[in-house]
Amino acid sequence: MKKVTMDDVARHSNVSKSTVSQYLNKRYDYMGVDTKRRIESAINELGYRPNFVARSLKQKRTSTIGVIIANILHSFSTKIVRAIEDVCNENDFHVIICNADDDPAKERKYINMLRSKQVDGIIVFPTGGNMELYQSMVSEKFPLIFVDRMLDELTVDTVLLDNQEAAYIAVEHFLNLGHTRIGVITSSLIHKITPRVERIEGYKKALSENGVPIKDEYIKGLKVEDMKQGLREMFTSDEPPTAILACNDLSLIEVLNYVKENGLSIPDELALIGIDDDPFANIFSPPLTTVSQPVFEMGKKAAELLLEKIKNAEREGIVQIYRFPPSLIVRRST
Amino acid sequence: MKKVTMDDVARHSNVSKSTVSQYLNKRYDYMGVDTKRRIESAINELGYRPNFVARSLKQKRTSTIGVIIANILHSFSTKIVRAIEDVCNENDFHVIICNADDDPAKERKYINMLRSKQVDGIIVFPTGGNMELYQSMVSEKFPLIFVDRMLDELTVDTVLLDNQEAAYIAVEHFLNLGHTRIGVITSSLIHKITPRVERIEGYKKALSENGVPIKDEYIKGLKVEDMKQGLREMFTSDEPPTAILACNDLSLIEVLNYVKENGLSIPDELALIGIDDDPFANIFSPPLTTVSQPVFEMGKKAAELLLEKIKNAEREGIVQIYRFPPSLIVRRST
DNA sequence: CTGAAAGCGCTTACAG
DNA sequence: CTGAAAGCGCTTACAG
Repeated sequence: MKKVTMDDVARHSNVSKSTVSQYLNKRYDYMGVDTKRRIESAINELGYRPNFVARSLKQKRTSTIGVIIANILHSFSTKIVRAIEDVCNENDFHVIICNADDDPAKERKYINMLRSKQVDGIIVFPTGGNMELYQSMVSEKFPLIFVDRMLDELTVDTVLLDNQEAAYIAVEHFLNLGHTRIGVITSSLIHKITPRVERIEGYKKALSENGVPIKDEYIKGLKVEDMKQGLREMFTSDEPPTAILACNDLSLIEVLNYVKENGLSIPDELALIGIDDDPFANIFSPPLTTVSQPVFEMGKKAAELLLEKIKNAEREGIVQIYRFPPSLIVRRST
Repeated sequence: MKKVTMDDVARHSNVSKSTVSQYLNKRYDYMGVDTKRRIESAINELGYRPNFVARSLKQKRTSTIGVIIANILHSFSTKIVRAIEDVCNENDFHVIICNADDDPAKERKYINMLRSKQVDGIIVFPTGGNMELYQSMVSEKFPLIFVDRMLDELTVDTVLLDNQEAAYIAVEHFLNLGHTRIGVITSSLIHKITPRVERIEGYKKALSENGVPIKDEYIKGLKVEDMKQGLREMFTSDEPPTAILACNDLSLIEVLNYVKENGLSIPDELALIGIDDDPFANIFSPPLTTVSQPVFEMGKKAAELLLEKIKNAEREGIVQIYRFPPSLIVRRST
């Protein structure tokens, strides 16, 4: 099964490769009608399919982008990827997916491989562990967009949620309902992952603006395996919280497990809000009040920004942080 | 910012491009220690990164595969993708993701684009709507693997669940608990999507083998928007089912909604089993009995089969159907 | 309106 | 042990 190339098409239609190439690139300006027809039928007869690798080599672009996410098993990543893929498809771009699993070494390997493959740009949920590498891409003006996390020492266009606001509106809702003993739980804070840190900030801000004292016992930033214990501490204290904000899916599940195991009733004994509007929130009993992010819009924006950068590689854009507004979806857990 | 090429490295280290290439491909056999060192330091100094596009053109392989799934928002697809990506990463392959959304036109476009990009192989959840195209890939011996769905007119290696068994063990469990009025609901059957059809077959087989008559009123293959109505019909009949098997996530959610709206209690008034062990099944109240598939193993197998095929392009392998065993996870909804 | 030629950045027989 | 040369399949300025 010999591969058919442009040369075969040229021979078959008695023109030169140049002309075939013009045809393929729809530069018909000066092309004879007959030539056009001959090429067309040769292509069909031979079942010719252009080789994009050869074209890419010559044109120095691949119409392919890379996306490095934390983990595609997280519903947030999945939705972002889907939105990116849709935008890329409309623009005849392809997307290569990589799971860095929050591991800087894996992230570095992927970035290097993607660049070796000559992708035209990269969208990354940065681990934060490869500052020099990010920096070098910035200096080279390689098209790069960050999603979900901000690295403030770096000037990279970034798309993320207004995390502070997300926690703020949740806590405000609790306060309006009369709660003052409000707990918050999220994943480990030691790596200063943007959304976690900012959500805690928003939580504190809402409390202090409303004159409610901040108690450290109510604030838990823990690894998943320690959450159960953390919750126990919080709930067995003298003044257990009457409301709790779960800052992401993982901690929400831990809270729900704790609630079930200890037979607490929602919302009577404990009011609950989760950030990240997972599908199951709505079919849970009772349906859960959540703060949702406009995930598809965020993914779309990231893709559009990247494609824009790729088109205007040279243009000296102003680096921007794109904050998306969260929204409170009140259901029956508050 | 001029890109540094192999030529630059060669000049910088006073050797020819050939030698640099040998170095990069670790063919050190006859290479002088000093030469090696010079090349090495030139690469580091210049920050040289090989261009895989050029290499691919010459070598006629890209170390990239394409994966065409129905929709990455489905948790089954996501897990398969993740498993594939892991296997590929270990083998230094990249994966391009495409969502065909069960649309044969989209599928066709993607297959053609992927082949133009010279991917080394494709894994696809076939829509079933492009038989000639699949057939032509088979004839060309282009590495191809099907996942989740079987097209029996075609000889393509396929990885899928033993769907019949999945429904069978669920129904058997119901029967053992004394149920005889057992309903089943799944998505539309008109396109003869393998898992749907086979699960209904398994359902029927379990009933007839146990001497329970099959009633068409208990069998619903419907589009999502019609499911609510279908459930109403089933439950308002003279002899409403006391147990129901939801063949996929979508129908499970519809059943749960119906249950909630009509205040049915699970499992007392209705026993329920879902196929596809979605994470929420376990935190639902009550936790749901499900039939789970070994999704990661399936994705892993698909990737391994494809890579194997790519390595031994010429070997005339026997086409196989790989069936994976489901398992019943008994929780509290039965 | 169309073609000859150079070149994209590699790899790979082959020669020495 | 290393290099000169050809070639992978395209595109693109340029000539005519």
